[in-house]
Amino acid sequence: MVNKAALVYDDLLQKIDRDVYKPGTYLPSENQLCQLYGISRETGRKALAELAENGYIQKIRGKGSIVIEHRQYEFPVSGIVSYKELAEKMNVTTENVVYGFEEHVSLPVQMFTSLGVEMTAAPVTAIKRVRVIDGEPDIIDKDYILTSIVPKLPKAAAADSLYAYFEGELGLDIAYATKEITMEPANDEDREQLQLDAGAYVAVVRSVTSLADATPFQFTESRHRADKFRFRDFARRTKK
Amino acid sequence: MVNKAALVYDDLLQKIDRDVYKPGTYLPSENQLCQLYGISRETGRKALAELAENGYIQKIRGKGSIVIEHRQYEFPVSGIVSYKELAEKMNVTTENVVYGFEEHVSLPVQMFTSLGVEMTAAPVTAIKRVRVIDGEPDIIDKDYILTSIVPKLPKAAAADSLYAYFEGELGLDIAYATKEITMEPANDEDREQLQLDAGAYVAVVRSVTSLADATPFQFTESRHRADKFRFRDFARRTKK
DNA sequence: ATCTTAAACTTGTTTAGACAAGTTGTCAAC
DNA sequence: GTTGACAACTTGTCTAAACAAGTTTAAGAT
Repeated sequence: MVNKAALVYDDLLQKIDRDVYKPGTYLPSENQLCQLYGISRETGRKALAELAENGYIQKIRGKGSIVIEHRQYEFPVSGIVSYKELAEKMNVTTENVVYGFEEHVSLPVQMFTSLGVEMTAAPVTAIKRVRVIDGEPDIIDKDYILTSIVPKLPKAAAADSLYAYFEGELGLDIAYATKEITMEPANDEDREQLQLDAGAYVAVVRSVTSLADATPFQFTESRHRADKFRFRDFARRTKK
Repeated sequence: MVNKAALVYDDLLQKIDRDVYKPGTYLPSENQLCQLYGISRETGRKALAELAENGYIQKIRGKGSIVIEHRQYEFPVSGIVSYKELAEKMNVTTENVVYGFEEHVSLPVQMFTSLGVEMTAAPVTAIKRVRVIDGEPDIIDKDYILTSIVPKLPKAAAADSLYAYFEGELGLDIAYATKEITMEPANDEDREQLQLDAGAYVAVVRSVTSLADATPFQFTESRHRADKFRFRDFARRTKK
């Protein structure tokens, strides 16, 4: 048996998504959850805390947990989600064109210094991809994956899903990422791959992804057509 | 005595900020924290979970809690932080020009429909401000505050800090916000207030802020100079 | 020297209970 | 009718204990 709190979380989330618990109404009280799922109160509270953290409910002391009007899927969403996972959630025809693949090149560290990367240039595998959505090229992804973590990256994994390969085949435990969003003028490569006019802008998302043992292993620069870029965020006010 | 977990969190965070616990090193173990602070293990774990959630540490089972190389302050940062709070953290001379103030106008709902707002046009107080940083106008903030929550908003509060007024004077309990970032062509008002050229782009952040009882009360459209815009995010990979 | 095993650490999960504190409705006193 | 006190709900905080599971080290057998 594994992780009751997570099971309760999944079940409640599913019921919220399916409108069993509608926005504006209250979830069962903590004591009711104990009986419903046969768990202790603290276990139920962990599930509720997770739901609150992710913006699905708002807890109100003395009253209960109210379901928040929640956002539909957006592209790209906050959090670490792979392109393939996103595409599956949405109803879009999507294509993935690998137009660059180089092994044993040097990580362009200066590109990620603003994200706190202070490592000497390390050997990486460099991948360039264009994401084509509904027949239109919208995103350029430039990935740099540390050779020390992934010595031999199959080209097929780049064409399919890097994350599925990292987690499924290699058993890597991806834990967290820091990302930075800026707006920059489109360069020649952007204009060519995304079919942009001169003077166009792109939204640039640079991110560093780390494993559960806190070692960074993947560096990504993602360049989006300005008119198609949309980023969603849910944040709680930290007290004091 | 109030909230031991939060006290421990604050103390650990302070020590991390001051490099008492340096990036790459381990915090005291959970059992050691029990002795250090005279708390139970679960209480200490809550403090650690919060630190992990906010990207300060990474917990590794069997080993301990390692301090993550963490980001310096950025502008604007993720989360809900008021402009004034941000400005105080950074060493910038900042100015706040109120150039629009209207009471009892109608909330432009269509502007926030993509954030899940489905209320009929409600009476609001509308404020327009320009944020001047180091002598340069960088951001336009358009705020719409529900009259039903804040019946009479002093113009002085707009010139100083809305959040300080909401929380300090009115005792409102601000809980969470959803925000959306897009890139849009600058309009006439942008060009005038931010002194932009024709063809320029702006980064637009639209947000809906809600109170602890889950009622939305503040709607903001924030328009940033493209070249000065920067957004930081820390995200954890959700399992399964 | 090498391998195996076990002990002693670490974090992860769950329980049962206690008390504090906010909300709501009821009922009695006025 | 209005008010106030109380009971019965709700969530918030904290504790002590137990067991599972991953990591490291050291002792012991080979």
